[in-house]
Amino acid sequence: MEFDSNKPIYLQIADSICNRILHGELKGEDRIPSVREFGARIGVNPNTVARTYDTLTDQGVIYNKRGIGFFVTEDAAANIRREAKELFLKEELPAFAKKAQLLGVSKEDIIKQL
Amino acid sequence: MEFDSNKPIYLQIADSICNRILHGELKGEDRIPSVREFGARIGVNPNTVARTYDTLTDQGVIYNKRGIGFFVTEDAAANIRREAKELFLKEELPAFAKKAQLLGVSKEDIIKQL
Amino acid sequence: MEFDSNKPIYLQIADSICNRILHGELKGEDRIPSVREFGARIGVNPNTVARTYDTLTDQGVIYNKRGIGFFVTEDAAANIRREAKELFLKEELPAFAKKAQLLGVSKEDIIKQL
Amino acid sequence: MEFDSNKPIYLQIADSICNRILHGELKGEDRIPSVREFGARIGVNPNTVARTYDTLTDQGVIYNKRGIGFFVTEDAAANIRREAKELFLKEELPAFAKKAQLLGVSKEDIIKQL
DNA sequence: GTGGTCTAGACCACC
DNA sequence: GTGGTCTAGACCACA
Repeated sequence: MEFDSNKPIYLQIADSICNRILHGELKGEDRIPSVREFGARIGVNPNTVARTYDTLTDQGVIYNKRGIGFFVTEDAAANIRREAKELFLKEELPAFAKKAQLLGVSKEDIIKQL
Repeated sequence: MEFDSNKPIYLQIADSICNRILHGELKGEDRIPSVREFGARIGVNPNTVARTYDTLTDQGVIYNKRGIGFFVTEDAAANIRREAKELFLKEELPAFAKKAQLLGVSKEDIIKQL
Repeated sequence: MEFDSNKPIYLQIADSICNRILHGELKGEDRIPSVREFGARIGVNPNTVARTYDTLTDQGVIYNKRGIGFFVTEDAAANIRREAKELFLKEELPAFAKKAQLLGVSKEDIIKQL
Repeated sequence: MEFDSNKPIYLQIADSICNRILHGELKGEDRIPSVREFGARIGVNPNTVARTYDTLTDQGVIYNKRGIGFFVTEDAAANIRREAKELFLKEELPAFAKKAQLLGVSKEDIIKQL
């Protein structure tokens, strides 16, 4: 696994897991590797993987069976999309609006293409 | 000079030159280095730099004096902004619109933020 | 295919393609040969053909379907004529005017023949 | 000496002589080589050179001293320019006018640049 | 298979 | 010296 320098590694790991879910490589109730195993495999500290799993758990993408491991939730894909939508509304849309204004693109031009 | 892997080198060089123009480090009629000198300095093949200069010439950012070298045009900054706007309208806006639809973001939510 | 020495090969190839379009031998959405096939057929380097295709793409005469090949645009003929007119106004007209002045041909003599 | 295929060799030789006169390499009363010598030097049949000299004599660019050779006339440069002007009016101007009309360039656009 | 990019090195015309 | 063009061959992403 390779990492960009401009985004925390734990989020990049989360992205790759989400992508595998969206692509159907991981389905509901599939088990994902332990933090130690996953960390060793991709060469990062287990704590980093733990933070990834923590984040994904908060987003309802995976859940923990105590003493067993982490599993993909049944509605993981839906939750990922919901999360992406939030991000889109909070981050991308304002950035997009700012850039449009900076370049002098009118509202009308944008609305036309929606 | 460092290069990302996700964008052609010749365009990254073009970007860096455009940025120096937008920041006022390069002004109209300033000479920019020869393809050979620039290539040697940043460690890329002269042909790659030539491609950069060719692209910027097409965009009206620089022009060539035969046998002398390349020079920044008087209206370079304006042409850079015009080019950026075109790119935005042709590439980013459609991608944005597509993503918005995919995530189920309504037109109204977008229009509100413009 | 034969080449004059006074014009770059890649532009001569472009001209021949444009002519075939203007003569109706190539129509909108027709596929043109791959850079490798065309290069082999006419005996030039594929890179040279690629430059031709790049130029024609900039002029809106052909477009690329990724992984498939290049195709003639619907409005190729119109774009070719527009391009020819631009060239005429920017290059040939000034050269003509300069030569007329150099030879002492009066405006009136020219206007008479227009 | 090299020759294009699209123009008679004897005229190409004439052009080269005229150019040398216009550039001052040959002046009034300078002797030019005999048809045999010139033909041998540039690798063409003496008859071809003779035709060149015949043509240039008609145009008042050179003249013959019987038994001596050919010499540049005093007003050679002026005669070359007069000849060029005639050619311009008879050939280039009509071709130019035709092309302008073909491309839909208006008279006004042309007159502006004269 | 397709084109896109990059390198290395060559030759040319122009200044 | 300058850029412009062309070749040969390489590697890549995408389909």
